[in-house]
Amino acid sequence: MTSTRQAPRLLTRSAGTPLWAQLLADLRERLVTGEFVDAFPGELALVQEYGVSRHTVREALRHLRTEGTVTAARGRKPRLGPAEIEQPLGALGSLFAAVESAGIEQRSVVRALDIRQDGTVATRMLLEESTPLVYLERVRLAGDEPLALDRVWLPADIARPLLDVDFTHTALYTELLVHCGLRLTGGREQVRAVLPTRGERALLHVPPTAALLAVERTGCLHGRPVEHRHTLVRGDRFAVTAQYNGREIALSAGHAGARGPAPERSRS
Amino acid sequence: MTSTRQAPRLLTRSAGTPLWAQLLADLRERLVTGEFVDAFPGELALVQEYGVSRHTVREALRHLRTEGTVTAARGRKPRLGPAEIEQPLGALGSLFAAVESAGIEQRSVVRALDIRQDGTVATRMLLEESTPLVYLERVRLAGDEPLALDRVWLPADIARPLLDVDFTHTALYTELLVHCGLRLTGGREQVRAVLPTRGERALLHVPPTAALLAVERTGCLHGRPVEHRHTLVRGDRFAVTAQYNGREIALSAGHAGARGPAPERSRS
DNA sequence: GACCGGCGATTGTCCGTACATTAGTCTCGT
DNA sequence: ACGAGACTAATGTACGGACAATCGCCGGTC
Repeated sequence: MTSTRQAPRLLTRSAGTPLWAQLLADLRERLVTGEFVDAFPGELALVQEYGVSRHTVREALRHLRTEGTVTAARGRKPRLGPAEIEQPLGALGSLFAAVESAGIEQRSVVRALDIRQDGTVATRMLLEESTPLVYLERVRLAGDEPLALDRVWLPADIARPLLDVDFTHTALYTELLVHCGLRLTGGREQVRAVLPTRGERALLHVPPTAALLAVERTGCLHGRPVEHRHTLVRGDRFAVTAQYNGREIALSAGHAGARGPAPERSRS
Repeated sequence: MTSTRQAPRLLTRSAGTPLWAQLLADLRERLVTGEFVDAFPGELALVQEYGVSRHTVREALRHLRTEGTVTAARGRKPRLGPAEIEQPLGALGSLFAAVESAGIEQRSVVRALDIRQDGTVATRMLLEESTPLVYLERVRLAGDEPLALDRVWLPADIARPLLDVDFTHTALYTELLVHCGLRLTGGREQVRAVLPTRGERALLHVPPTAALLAVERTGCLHGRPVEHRHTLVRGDRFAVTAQYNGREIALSAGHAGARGPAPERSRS
């Protein structure tokens, strides 16, 4: 008992479950305890601590690493959390990314940027009804055509710096990162079909016979909701697409068939 | 040159890329050639063929296995394709699954089941315009309420057995598996917002002020399109939801807010 | 012909070792 | 004080061996 701990932690060598699985389970337990919040042990440390070979340790760690629970790389100390924090896009983000990559200039008309209270929205973000919220309302233009009506609420205590930002040309997520140090880690999106109100029809320049896609999005930071968004997209020009191979799903968004809803619809 | 081939296939031992990556790339090439359609080599065979250790082979195979490209298990010979063929659900499948799991009885009214030609649909399935297609049109009911109008096209050469099936209570995928031995392995779904035509309004019992979700789906079997589906869902009662954590996306579908589109919409 | 057992093939698990590569740190010299 | 370089620590890559568990097949027996 010279240095660390060398009592082999509870690994039953002749149980039905493989050693690496027991090790993985034990690490999971210790993870939720918060034992590793500031330092995750390296492979060799685990080898000594559990008395198994590095191969076994790596087999267990492989799961945690592909999961994104811990991160490893040559030379670096192991850390918690995924290596590259990818901004979750969802249908909404990929829609604007698609417009961007098509070479179309994007612009926004800011219709409101202030602090409000909204019980309904606050409730959906699991906040007190009276919580002050930063409210941003924009009409997003692709080229000259209105593309979407975008409304965002964020808790004022973290998003207050955004009040001074000019949102006509920048994306919210960029500003959120720059001014508030926030980077969303997850979220939830719900897509519905709705009819525009008269005011929305005017804002989006849509004919009265058009349907809209209503995307309601809640962005989360480590599970805590920090953004609620309600976006109306011209459903006649854009669509949400999901592509899957039985194992993975990829969301994207882009032009809906430009030739109208669908040729075969006229038949019934 | 006694048995198999023992010329070490082109693995540059001092290239920048790891050995297992080269091996993986080479296997991928040989896979698309169709070389392994009826037999994928075992680990030891690859060890001999490429002249690397089993560890390296396993590292390369690990990717193909987690991908689902090949399947391995103790005792069994390695095979192509994923171990358990999961029926890809997408928004559509999960919608009906959600209704089912809510304990609501599902029923369908079959409006058409025959063989047709449709150039537009055939083109989208990458088939000849004149290809005969099995056509199935149903109104799907959840309880007593119409839920969706569902139109499916399948190539007649593989789907002809379906002409004798009674589709009022069974799911298409079940029958496709039972009668045709087909199980979809991937697909693509596109969701748009549309307005119903008068006929569709009557079929679905929707008020003239409602918008619909138009889901267009192409189901694939090993990359080849074998199903084209066009479904109109009452958008006032159901929505598509995507939940993601930056790494994985989960699609689901269910009731849209029953209290109307969204409370905050009335404000603008 | 049907059932049962043995046997080989194949992958899963586990151990050991060695060296390469990289990031961060620490020291040393200027 | 500051920069360059050496050093350490950590993972990545790659090799080797051994045994266990399982499936499928073949054959023998009843």
